[in-house]
Amino acid sequence: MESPLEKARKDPESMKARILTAARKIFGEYGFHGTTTRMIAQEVGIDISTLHYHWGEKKDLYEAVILDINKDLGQSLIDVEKIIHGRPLAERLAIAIDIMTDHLFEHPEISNLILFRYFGKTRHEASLDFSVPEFTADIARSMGLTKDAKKVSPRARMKVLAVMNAIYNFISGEEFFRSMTHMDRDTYIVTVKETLKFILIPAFVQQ
Amino acid sequence: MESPLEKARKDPESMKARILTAARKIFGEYGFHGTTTRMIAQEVGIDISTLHYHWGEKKDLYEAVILDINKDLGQSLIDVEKIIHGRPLAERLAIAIDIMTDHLFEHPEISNLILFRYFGKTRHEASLDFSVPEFTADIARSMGLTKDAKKVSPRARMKVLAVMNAIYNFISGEEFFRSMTHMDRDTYIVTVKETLKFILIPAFVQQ
DNA sequence: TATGGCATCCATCAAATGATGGAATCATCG
DNA sequence: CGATGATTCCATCATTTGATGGATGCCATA
Repeated sequence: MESPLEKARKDPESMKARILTAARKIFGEYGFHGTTTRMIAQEVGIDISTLHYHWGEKKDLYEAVILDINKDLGQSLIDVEKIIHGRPLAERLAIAIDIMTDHLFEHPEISNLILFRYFGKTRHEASLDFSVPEFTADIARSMGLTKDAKKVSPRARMKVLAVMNAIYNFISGEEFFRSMTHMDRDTYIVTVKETLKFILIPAFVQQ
Repeated sequence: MESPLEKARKDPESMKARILTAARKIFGEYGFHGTTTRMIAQEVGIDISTLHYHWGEKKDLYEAVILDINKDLGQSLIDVEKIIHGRPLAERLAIAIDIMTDHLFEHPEISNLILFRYFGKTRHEASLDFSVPEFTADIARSMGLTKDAKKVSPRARMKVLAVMNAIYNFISGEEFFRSMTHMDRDTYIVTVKETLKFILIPAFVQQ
């Protein structure tokens, strides 16, 4: 029994998958209310009714997008964890920052949509919750911020959130921050990593 | 020659000022596209046409709001600078975090609108620019991140942005992060300050 | 009290937008 | 080929939303 989302991911050429990809992009740029179904349809090059045929209401498509990026994010975190496993903390942090930053710069919709969800209300009630709570717990464990693997303290969660947010911000704010600092894209990415390490590592490596 | 915005600020009971206040709140919660002029009018308890009578187009009102929160923010930074002037860096940072956090928790629209502006596109071109570049330069100077007061390096600007964003995020994400960590409001505010100091101070105080 | 200007509201419009019914097209398989 | 079902598009609808014209009310001043 596979979900429609899984089906769409299997064949990226399928119409359903193409719509989902376009929706990720447009919703990521303009947010829920700033996006019209026509914008998404145009991005794919199809009629609006085709879009509704595959995904139903706008809200349903949006929620599919949210599920999709959550899956993405969770997978990235698992990948990172595999790589940094066993190394000393400062090194783990530096590597994690490098990998996550690169990945998110390639998929800025992820950062954007997460931040939209954190900060902006939608006029309808936001139904399904993020998997963020689980993610933060996993990261807290990976960073050695918690003794009991079961219970992660609010304090530890907040630290993890600060780390993740710092990364998201520089990805999603690229346009704004780049024009403010007059950097080209490559320089910006390098400087983001540098700045993140400068800010984040000392806090956790202090003894 | 005073601007309409200044006039509105002088008499907070004036209809123009009341509309501006409501607009700050609603735009701050729902963003530009998520807000309807009717929502703002209802918040004030007036007819939409009265709103248009005073502020013109929705976009114009939105830009007045942006100008307004920028002025607010600039003033707060000046206030903070006065208080922390002359103290050692670690102390300056701690105090600045306390004051700015308190202020922004009282006016969450400020954080929200700044973040919206960073991360979300609007379907029309964003005309007037933030005063953020000047702010970051001032803060960089205040933090001793730059030798030449004239030229602030991109690197220094990025560090300042990281600091400001860390604060904004915890303000604007309150609802989400609180429900994730099961904290009441007061505990949350205390923990935010604690976390911010934990993350931010070591980076700048390391020798 | 009469007058003139400002402020507010009611009714309404036009465009944008989410959504759908039904015709046309395409693919699959007997 | 022909039939069946899935897919796509065109035309259109209903609602939402930004915006405005004009009538009404309010208030200061002569």
